[in-house]
Amino acid sequence: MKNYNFERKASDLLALLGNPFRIQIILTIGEGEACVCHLETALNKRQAYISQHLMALRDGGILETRREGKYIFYRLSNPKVFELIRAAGLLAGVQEKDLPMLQIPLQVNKCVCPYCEGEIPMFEKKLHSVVPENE
Amino acid sequence: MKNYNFERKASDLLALLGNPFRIQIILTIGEGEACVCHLETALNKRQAYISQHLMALRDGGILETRREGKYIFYRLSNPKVFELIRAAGLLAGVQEKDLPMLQIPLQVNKCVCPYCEGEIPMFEKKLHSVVPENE
DNA sequence: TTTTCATATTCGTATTTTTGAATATATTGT
DNA sequence: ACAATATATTCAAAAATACGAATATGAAAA
Repeated sequence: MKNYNFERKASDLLALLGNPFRIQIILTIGEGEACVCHLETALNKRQAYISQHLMALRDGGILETRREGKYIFYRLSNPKVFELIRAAGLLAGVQEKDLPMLQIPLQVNKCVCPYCEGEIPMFEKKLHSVVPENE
Repeated sequence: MKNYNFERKASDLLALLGNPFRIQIILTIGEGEACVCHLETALNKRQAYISQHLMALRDGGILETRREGKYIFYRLSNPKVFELIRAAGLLAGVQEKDLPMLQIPLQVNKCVCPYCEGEIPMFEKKLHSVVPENE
């Protein structure tokens, strides 16, 4: 990995992000953090499936984790990945107004994670305060 | 395609760029243009292989073409894809100084295309004059 | 320490992507 | 019209990826 050439490094990163579900995960986490079970209810997919993608994203350096008791919270390791995704959307013809914005994870109905249960105040979820720049 | 959601549009674009050889092609074309046979000699791959990737990139809106006699010249449809690739490199841990720069295609030894033969002056190849911005 | 809950891992298969080989098409020059 | 050259397309095998099912691990609570 260390001595991969530029094309390889860049394309690995791009390929990692080149999956709609992984993008969904990233958009859901946004500038906050989320545990697996939160994503499970928010995205309505099986736990194992989510874990697999989270692992891939973490191995690729896109996500970082924090353990708190039995929960493991995932967050973006660098808010620039968000800008990269937005830039890709623009290149793909998405209108400026239809681009996603960085936001904290939304409370989800059936979710019982500490955030959705209100055990951690919402504002503490906001880890990145970067607002994607407009041209 | 028209009614794909954001994740799908963005991830399709990212996946398209998520291939080291396609990145190589894009870096080689740079801010100029190149025919298939130029890429063939420059990248030392079979013509069919190159054509396939070029088609994929054109279908994905990354490249545009211009026909001149029996030659077909490919160019970036938007220099921002170059910035996207650079941004991906940065996120992948590439040092700023090791990032590729937009440049016109280099003359290649065994290549017999109009550019390499000097039939079209080099400076005419420079289609995009955008210099990737530094922070 | 046993149970429970959150998350990780392993495994198998369906699907997609990659890539080479062969072949087709289009343009130019003779 | 024919040959030569540049590029596109089709086909198939190999490789990689996606994704579900089952199972394992690890922390907390009883």
